[in-house]
Amino acid sequence: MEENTKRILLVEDDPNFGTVLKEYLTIHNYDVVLAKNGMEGYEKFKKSDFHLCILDVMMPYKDGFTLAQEIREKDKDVPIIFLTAKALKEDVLKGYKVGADDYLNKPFDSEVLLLKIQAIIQRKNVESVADSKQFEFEIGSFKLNSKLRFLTHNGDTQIKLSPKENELLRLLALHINDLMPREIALTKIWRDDNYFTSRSMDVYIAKLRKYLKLDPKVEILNIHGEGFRLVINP
Amino acid sequence: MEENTKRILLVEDDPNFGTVLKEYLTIHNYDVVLAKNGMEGYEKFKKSDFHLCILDVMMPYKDGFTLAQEIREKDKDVPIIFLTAKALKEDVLKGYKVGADDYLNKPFDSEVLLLKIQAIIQRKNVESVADSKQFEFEIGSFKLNSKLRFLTHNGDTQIKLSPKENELLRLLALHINDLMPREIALTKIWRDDNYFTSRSMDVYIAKLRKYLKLDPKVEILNIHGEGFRLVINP
DNA sequence: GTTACTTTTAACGAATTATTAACCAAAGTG
DNA sequence: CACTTTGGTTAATAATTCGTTAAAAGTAAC
Repeated sequence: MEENTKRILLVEDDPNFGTVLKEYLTIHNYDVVLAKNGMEGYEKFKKSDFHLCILDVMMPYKDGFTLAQEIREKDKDVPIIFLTAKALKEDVLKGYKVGADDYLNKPFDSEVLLLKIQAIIQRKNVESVADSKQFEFEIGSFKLNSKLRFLTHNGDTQIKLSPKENELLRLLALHINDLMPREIALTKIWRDDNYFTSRSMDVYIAKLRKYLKLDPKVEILNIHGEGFRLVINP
Repeated sequence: MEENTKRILLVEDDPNFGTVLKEYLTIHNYDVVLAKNGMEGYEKFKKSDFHLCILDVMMPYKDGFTLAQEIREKDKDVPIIFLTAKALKEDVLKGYKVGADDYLNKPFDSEVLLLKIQAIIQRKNVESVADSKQFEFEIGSFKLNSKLRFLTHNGDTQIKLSPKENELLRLLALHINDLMPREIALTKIWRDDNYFTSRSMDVYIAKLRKYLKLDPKVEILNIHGEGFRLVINP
């Protein structure tokens, strides 16, 4: 899958409608994960990192609003679109209260959904450009340029970083001296939290440690069962 | 009037439909100028500066396509949306040929129009950031004239560039020392991002590297999976 | 038509990257 | 301590991306 493909979590209990909609969005170049109910939706949300959630409101066991609230607890920025059969005003209000970005009444014009998705993702994109503009980090006597993916030591040695090395070091640098939970690194970078991705991450930690050896003050510490800490010693 | 309000030229011969649509767009915070026919539309276009034109296709004396062509001569970038009652394929083709950005069949959902307006203006916004009219560049000991398509080294050797070589080098020069994402070069120059255009681009990178060998300080570096960087070493 | 030029496609090798296995060390647990 | 889980590290493998040259296909001028 391409790097820049936007990832959408679609939670819809009607299997026919769900798969059709998933296919439609896939054709239009989105990476769609389909969940058949609120439970499954939440599990899938926790294990990965999405740019947008499309939630059916009427679902058995756990309705869309409840799911939206749970999602909001984990991520207070991810855009949410609700799908609903009826156009009840109180529902719309309830939706906006849990932070809906938009609302669509079924049956809806698929083109409208597509345009709304575009608009929402674009909007978030513009916003995030402003705050995630930070791509230069000081790490002891190192400098990380995470846009051009290299690490310089004292201005002379230049170490090229692979995408994963780069993202991981950037994440550690963002939380410098603080704990970077394994779980978060995995969902953000690997988009899946399982045994293998976890071991893969350990391999990358080893690689980063090798690079960072040039400055003995800089260390990546492990916190058993929790995650890692990038620390700068005095 | 607000600073950031987008200006729309609306050309529509049906006075009822025209005023209703104008009001609708005005409510949604656009600054709308309404023209009742192609003649008037062209006059109003010349006299002001618009972010978007919405043209009815079927108009007496001067139809939307003819008007679009005249507008294109004056401004080759302004987005154009056509409104049409019939969905004739040849019309759509004709429209895209004169550079239509989108197409809407009457009667249409006003929300769709609004979303399309948003999307188009946003897109142009993003594109225009990088797209200056600059055509002369210093690249180490080279000079690129991208209007006349040649590259000179120290003023003596003159290398003629093919259109693609020229556009690619210009794009790299616009982002000098910075990343030029592959994806962007492909959509801007090749207008399509697929395996073959991507390989074609690699061929052109090789050609440019051969030209640029005359100055060892000038390099085109690859950032694996991301794109290229034109760098000038000290 | 021919010619000169431009662009795409093929082909093959090289480099880069991510994953997985393997084996051992360290930390936590009863 | 015996045992389980978690982490550290290296190396092998697989997959993708890139560099380069050359041939083929396409275009435009003559």
